[in-house]
Amino acid sequence: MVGWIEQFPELAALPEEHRRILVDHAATINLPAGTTVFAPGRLAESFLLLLKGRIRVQQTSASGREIVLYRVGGGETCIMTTACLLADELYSAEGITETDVTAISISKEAFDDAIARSPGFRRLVFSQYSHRISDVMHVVEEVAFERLDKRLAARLLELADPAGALTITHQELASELGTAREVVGRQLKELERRGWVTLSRGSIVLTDRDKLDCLASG
Amino acid sequence: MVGWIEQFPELAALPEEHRRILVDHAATINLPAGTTVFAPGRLAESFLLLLKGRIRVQQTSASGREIVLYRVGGGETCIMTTACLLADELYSAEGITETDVTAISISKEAFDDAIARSPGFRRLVFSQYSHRISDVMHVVEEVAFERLDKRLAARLLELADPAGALTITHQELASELGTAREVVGRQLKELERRGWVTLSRGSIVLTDRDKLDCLASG
DNA sequence: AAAGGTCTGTGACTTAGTCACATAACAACG
DNA sequence: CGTTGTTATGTGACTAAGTCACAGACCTTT
Repeated sequence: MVGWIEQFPELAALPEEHRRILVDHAATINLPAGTTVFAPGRLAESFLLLLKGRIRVQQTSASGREIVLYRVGGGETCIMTTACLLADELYSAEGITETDVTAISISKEAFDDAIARSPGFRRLVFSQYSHRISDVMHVVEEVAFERLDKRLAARLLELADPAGALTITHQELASELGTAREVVGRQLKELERRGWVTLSRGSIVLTDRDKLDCLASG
Repeated sequence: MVGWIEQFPELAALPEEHRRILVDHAATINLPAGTTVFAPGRLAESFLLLLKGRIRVQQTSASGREIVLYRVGGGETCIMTTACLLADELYSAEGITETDVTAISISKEAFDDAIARSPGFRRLVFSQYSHRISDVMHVVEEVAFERLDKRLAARLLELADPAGALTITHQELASELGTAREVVGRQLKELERRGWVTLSRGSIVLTDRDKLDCLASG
């Protein structure tokens, strides 16, 4: 647990004095996959620095449809908890661990102290905030203006492993994109018809990534 | 110009010492309606506190369609410039003054200093950040999950003056909602057919706000 | 009164989302 | 090994929304 700070280049570069504020008040926590990190109506109680694993931040509609807003990975901070922390606000989004997660938890007080004293830490936090707003704005752009086949192709490429395979259901893909399962099914059928993917129950293999890439960026 | 700080309850409540940091580095600026406050590719150079007027923050697609993300009004801060300021990041969104605007501009250095020294100022800034993320997430929710007639009704109520009138074109309404002019036109026709609005060139009068409200919140 | 701009209307068409099912693949059990 | 239940996927008919190519209508200016 010593040395976790090295995983955050911006933090590692801080002077010893400021690093100490963080290190002295840090607690390592482990969360199994599927844990709800934050949800509407729940107030956050600490600042989270992700060491390992991935958190998915998504929004759920009244009718039960979902859409993924962004993901937080290792070396990043979960700014939604930060936001709740600092503004005592509630959010409509929820955060769920997609994998087992190891994170550093820093108390509200130590966080506030670090913000006050360390310009470098401020930069880190604001930069992460900016990135997230940027991410969410990008989602708006996609949902409002992009065609579904393009968005689907992009998401498939994003989620596929190096071999081009992904283990995912149509429903899960629909939740990624904020659409309905049937729609994803039909789009996938069309991609299969063109020979760009191979479909089977619970998994998809990308067989022509160039073509998909072309669709995704065209 | 003395006493502008009174317009921001959170700032007015700060101890004299912290208020001085802001006041001593504040400059009043005036922007005519239609000014681009920030845009893709432009770096912000100062922190903005809006005294009077309104800024519209919107996103434009490659094909030229637009969608309004949120508005900044008097007593609020323009956090997009803040974000650019602190993270040296660029955004795809743009901010345009909808009315003549009077704002307080605070230099990057003074802003950073105030963040460092004043817990109250930190709270204000983070709270505004949180609100904006929340706003943008709400737009995602609307665009992805809500029906257009409902969104249109809500927007009409939002933009109408106390008498229920609004001066706006179909194209402008389409840009509010991120859709196409023809679509808005047809939706408005349907509302007119039901007797809930009266249409004329360049303006709309709401004739049954209860019904519209019912549609908007149903 | 003519000209030119802006705003609005329309029909035919494509794309996306909804609903109510049917079918298929898998897993677990006796 | 079949039976049963669960999860995943497929389908057709329908509604909602977006696109495209225009045609008018309204307003201002000269």
